[in-house]
Amino acid sequence: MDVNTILDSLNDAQREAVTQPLGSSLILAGAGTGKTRVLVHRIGWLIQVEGVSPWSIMAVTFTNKAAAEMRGRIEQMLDMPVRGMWVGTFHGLAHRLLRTHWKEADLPENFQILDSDDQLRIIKRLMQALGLDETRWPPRQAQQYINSKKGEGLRSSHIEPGYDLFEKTMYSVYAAYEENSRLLGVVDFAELLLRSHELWLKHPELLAHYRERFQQIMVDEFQDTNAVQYAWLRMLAGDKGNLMAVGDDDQSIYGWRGARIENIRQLTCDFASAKTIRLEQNYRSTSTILKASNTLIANNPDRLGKELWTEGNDGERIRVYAGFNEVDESRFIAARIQDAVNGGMALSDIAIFYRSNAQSRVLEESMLRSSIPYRIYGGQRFFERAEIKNALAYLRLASNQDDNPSLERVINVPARGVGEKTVQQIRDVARSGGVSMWRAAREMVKGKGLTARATNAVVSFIELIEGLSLSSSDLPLDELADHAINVAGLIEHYQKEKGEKGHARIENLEELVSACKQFDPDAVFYDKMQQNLSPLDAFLAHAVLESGDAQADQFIDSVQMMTLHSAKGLEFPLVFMSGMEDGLLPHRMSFNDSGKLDEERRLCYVGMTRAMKNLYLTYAESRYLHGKETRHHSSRFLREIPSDLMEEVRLSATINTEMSNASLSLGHAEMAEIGLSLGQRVTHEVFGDGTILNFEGQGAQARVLINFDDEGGKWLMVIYAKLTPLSVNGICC
DNA sequence: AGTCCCCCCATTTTT
DNA sequence: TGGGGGGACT
Repeated sequence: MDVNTILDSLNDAQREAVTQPLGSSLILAGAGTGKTRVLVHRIGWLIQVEGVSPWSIMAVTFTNKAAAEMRGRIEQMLDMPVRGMWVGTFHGLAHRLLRTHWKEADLPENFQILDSDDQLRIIKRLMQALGLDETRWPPRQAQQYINSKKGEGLRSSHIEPGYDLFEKTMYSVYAAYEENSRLLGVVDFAELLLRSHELWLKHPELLAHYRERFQQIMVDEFQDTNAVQYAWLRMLAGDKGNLMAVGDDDQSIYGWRGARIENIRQLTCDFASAKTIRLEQNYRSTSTILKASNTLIANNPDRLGKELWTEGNDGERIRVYAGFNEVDESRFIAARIQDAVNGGMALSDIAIFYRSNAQSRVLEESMLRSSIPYRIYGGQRFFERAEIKNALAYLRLASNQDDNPSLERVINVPARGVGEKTVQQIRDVARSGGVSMWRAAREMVKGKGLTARATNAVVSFIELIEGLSLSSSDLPLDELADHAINVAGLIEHYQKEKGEKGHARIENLEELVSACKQFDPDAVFYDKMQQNLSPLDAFLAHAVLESGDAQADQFIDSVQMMTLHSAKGLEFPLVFMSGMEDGLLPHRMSFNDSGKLDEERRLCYVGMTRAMKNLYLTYAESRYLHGKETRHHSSRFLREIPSDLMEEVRLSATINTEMSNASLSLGHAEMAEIGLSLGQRVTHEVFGDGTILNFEGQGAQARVLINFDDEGGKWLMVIYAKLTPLSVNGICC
């Protein structure tokens, strides 16, 4: 491949980023400006022109999806597989380091990785053991505390709790948790990063080795890095290393989970020679959408500054719709989707965004009612399903019997007569002896601590696990999984479950076996450094680190529904942002903190910049929230968008609660003629009382949408419906 | 051991 | 309004 192939398709700024001399750089890449392309082409440039070996390149991302995409595009461009290059997530690469240097990292060779669910279970148990009241000290809070401390690079030994009761309590949980993790030989997600950072800190010779090797480091979504991730990168790059950080401060929406937008500025201090290059030419959206987004985000303070532009045309104005309530809003969206489909658009080109998951239900109902296929992002993932986690727990125990969370999960699944009382006894013995539950159980069945019945049950479990452990060394992975599922009795267990559910679970278990069959450890670890890791351990790590796709009928053409957070990185020709209300976006939890409000604004910006051609911003004047009718104002962000870029699609009913009998504002002559108005209460002979939500057509064709209290929404022809207006008072309650 | 009921809670999520 | 979790009851 020649140089022209690398450079031809690039604009000036992209080309500058790709061809810059070796050194560090900060690429401020706005939404839709081709940042992945720059990363990929830069790697091509390094290899083809600078003569850099793929061996000395590392590319880091946050998600497995991004890593896979990057690897795929690199291989496509170079037209060859790139073994030796490290392309992966922060967690994946850290994991790889720890597997290679488990001894130096002070970990057991077959350490297991905890997912957040396992972690929470452990924390719960520990807090019970510490005698902490769960209602006063929610385990989730402790989990968050621990993870955020680890994300800041802090061990419990670094923390000086002081006299604050909260700090003191959390500190004690953290300390107990660290001790427990060490005892069990388990490592959580945050630990992977912190531990591998410490590995380099404590072993300068290893650091020197990796510095020597990884001369070229590329990072994607740099604005999402937390303190440890940044320290890790900085340490690896050293003073001489070459770090290319690609990010966008305006798309930093993960501050709440430890991402430090400040790292971007820090980078320009720490790497003084780093050149900053801005990618501002957008290839995605219309000029109208970009102008609106630019104006909105300009309200944020302390930006590094960036303005998106396009060579494309203005396109259509952004449409704003004020729904009477959330049902009206969702019907409006469904109707516009139907229009778009009638106009020939594919459903998969359409997306609906919302701030919080709870908003999806009403939208779903409208899609169902209109028979519009949809897909919701972020459902349960394959490796997180209960039956899969149970099967994996058996496999994990086959590898490491000290894995308490796995033992707790399946010691009585399927039921084999080990009740909660017995489990609690095992827990107590384990805790007082400072050993794992497995060891405690083994001791206990030898002594007389348990009833005969319990002893038998526990013994059969122990024998089961020991048998699996033996098989694990001679059976191939898929046969081992199949064997484990059968011997453990999981198939019979789920056969008993009535209905479709048990059947689906068994199918999933079968899918697990075939996943084992297809699993190639080399695909996880691209070079052969990991030979000490058994296929089983490699698979178990793979299952935790890459928990798989949320189930998806990805092949069915469907509307894409997702939260604003999960929309980042995607693009759609037609986008609806629903719930544009003060209280939802910005979320009310952010009201009293300007930093959080800025992040909400960035969230809004991220959503808007997903739209390629058409963007609808919709809100509801009234919506049910937590079982109560809530009135919101339209989002303040709507007012930050220049009004000439927007058009209101239909006038909304403004309900004036103070003037109960005043007519509601209409804006439609036809309606006024008939004497009806939006939001008005009416009575129908057959359907009873209801509220007018919408109307269309005129004269003899005029129809109104009425939400009847008992019958739900119906479109009725005005001339036949014989509607009797009621007092407006009814609405205000 | 499994089911039912009541109470509490309610932003965003990847690894 | 609805889901999840914990406790109590069968």
